[in-house]
Amino acid sequence: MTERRVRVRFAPSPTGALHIGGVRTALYNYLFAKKHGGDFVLRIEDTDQTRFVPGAEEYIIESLKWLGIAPDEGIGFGDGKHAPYRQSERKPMYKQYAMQLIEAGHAYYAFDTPEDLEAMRERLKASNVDAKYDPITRSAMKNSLTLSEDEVKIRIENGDPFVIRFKMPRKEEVKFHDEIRGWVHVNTAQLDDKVLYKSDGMPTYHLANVVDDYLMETTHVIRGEEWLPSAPLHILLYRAFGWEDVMPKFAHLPLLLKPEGNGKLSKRDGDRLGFPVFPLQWTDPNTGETSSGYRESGYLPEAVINLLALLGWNPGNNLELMTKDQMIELFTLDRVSKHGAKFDQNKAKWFNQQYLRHTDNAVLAAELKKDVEAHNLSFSDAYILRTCELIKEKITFVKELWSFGEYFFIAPTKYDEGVIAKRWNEKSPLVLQDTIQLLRPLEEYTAATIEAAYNEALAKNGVANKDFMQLLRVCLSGVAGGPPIFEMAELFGKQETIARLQRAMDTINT
RNA sequence: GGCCCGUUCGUCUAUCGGUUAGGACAAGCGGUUUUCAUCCGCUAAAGAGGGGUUCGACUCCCCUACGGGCUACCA
Repeated sequence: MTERRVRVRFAPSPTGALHIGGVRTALYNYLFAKKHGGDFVLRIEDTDQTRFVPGAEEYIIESLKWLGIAPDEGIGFGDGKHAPYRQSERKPMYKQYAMQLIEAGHAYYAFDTPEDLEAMRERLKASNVDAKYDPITRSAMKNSLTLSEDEVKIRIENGDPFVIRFKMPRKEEVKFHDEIRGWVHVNTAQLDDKVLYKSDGMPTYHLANVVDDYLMETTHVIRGEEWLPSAPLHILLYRAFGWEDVMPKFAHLPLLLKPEGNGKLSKRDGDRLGFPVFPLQWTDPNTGETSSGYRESGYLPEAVINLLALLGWNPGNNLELMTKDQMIELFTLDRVSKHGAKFDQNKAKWFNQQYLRHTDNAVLAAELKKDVEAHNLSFSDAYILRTCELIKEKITFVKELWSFGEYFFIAPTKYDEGVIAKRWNEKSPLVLQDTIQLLRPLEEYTAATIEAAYNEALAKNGVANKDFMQLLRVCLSGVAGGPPIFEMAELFGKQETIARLQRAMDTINT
C-alpha cells in the first residue's frame, strides 16, 4: 500500500463550549498533522439536532484560532475538496451507505417503538440478563429479520418510523491495534446491534464518523478514550463496507480528570473547580450562566497549549517549556500516556508565569494600556511600558498588570497596616519630611539620586535603612511588596513622588 | 452488574529486565532581594497488594484491590 498523506480530524459536537479535554484532543491532532506534513480537518458532528446549542460552533472556531491550532480545512477554515464539513449538511449522503449495509446483510430495519425497547429491557433485566439488542434478542423484536419481506415493505411505504441497526456478529473476536494502547481485543458477544441510522433520517455518530472518515480520507483517528468501547463497532463497519484497506489507524487518548480524582473533566464543571475548564469565556444561551475562560483569565495561548500538551504526553527529555514548533517536532503518539491525568492548576499558573516573562514588554504594555484607558486615565506609552518592565517578574497573569500595578497610575489612599504597625514611629514623619526636602531641589531625578537623598535623610535622623525601607515603599505604593523602590520613584517623577510622600505622611500621622 | 482501559513521589511524568528510580509543579528549609509573588541552593516525597517467569523485575504473565471509560434512535 502506498503511503497516504496524513489526514486527521477534530470532530466536536456543537453542544456547548469546548472544554480543555477537547482542546487537548484538537491539539494532539494538530501536532500530529503538522509533524507529518498532513492536514488537520475540523468536522462538526451535529447529527443530534436536539442537542444543538447556538454559538457553540463559532465558539469552537474562535477557540482554535486563539490557541493557534487552526485546522487547515473545515468549518470556519475554508472548504477543501471534502466539503461540506457539517454532518447535518451531509445528511443526504448517509442513507445510501446504510442501504449498502442492508443489502450486504450487515444491517437491518428495526421498527420497535421506544415502548417496545423499554419492555425488552425490563424483561431481560428481570431475568438477570444483559439488556441489549443483540443477536439473541433481535429475533424477538420487530425488524426486517423477523418480519416478512412484504410486511417490511408495507411498513416502509406507510411511512412507519424505523431505524437501521448494525447486525452484530454473534461471537467473533475483534482485535485492533491502538497506536497508544497496543492490541485491544473485544468479543462481539459483548456488543449490541447499534443504531446506525435514526428515525429522523440522521445517522448516528457511529455511521457518520466511519463514512465521513472514509470519504474525507482520514488516516488517523485520534480521539478521547470514551470512544474506545465503540471502536470495535467502527472496525466492523469498515469491514462491512469493504474499506479495511483504507481504514484509519486509531489512537485513544487518556482522559483529563478532575483534580479531586473522581471522574473525567466535563463542561458542566464550569468554574466550580476554581480554574477555567474552557479556553474562552462562555455564556450558556439556555441558562444564561457564564463560565470563565483561559483567555479572559489572562492566560496566554502559548502557555495553555504548552501545559495541555504535557498533560498526557511528554517528549522524554525533561523538556517542559516548548514552542509550538518544538512540540510538533517532538510529538509522537507512542509517547502519549495511557492513563488519565488530573489537571494541576499550580502547574498551569507556573506555565503562564514562564510565558508571561518571555512576552515582549511592548505586547504587555498594549494590554495594560487598555486597562489604564478603561479607568479614564492618561499616561504616556513610555510610562506604561516602563511599568510593565518593572512588574512583569512579579505577576503570573496578564490581567495582573493592572491589578498588581494599579498604584503606578492611581496614588494609594490606604497603606499596608502590618507594615505601618511594625515600622511607623515618631521619627518616621521626620525622615519623610527630610526626604521630601532633599528631593525637591534635585535637578537630575534618577533612582540613584533619589536613593542618595533618602539615605541622607536617614542619616540625619539616625534611622537605619532596614527599619525604614519598607515604610518608604508603603508610603509610595500602599503595599508591602513590589519592584525596586527607587526605580519606581524615578518613574513616578519628582512631583508625584513628593505628593505621595506628603500624602502618606498626612494620612498615617492622623 | 457486564465489558474495556489503566495503576511510579501530593500532582504531571522519565525509566522500553540490571539506575543511588530522574525531572518539573506544589511543599518544607536556608540564602539573596533590607520588600516580594523574583532568583539560587538544599530537603522530604513513589513503583497498589499477592503470586509467578527470570541469574535479576517498576519494567513480562496471572489474580486481587483501586481508578477511569462505556453500557441511548448522545456524541
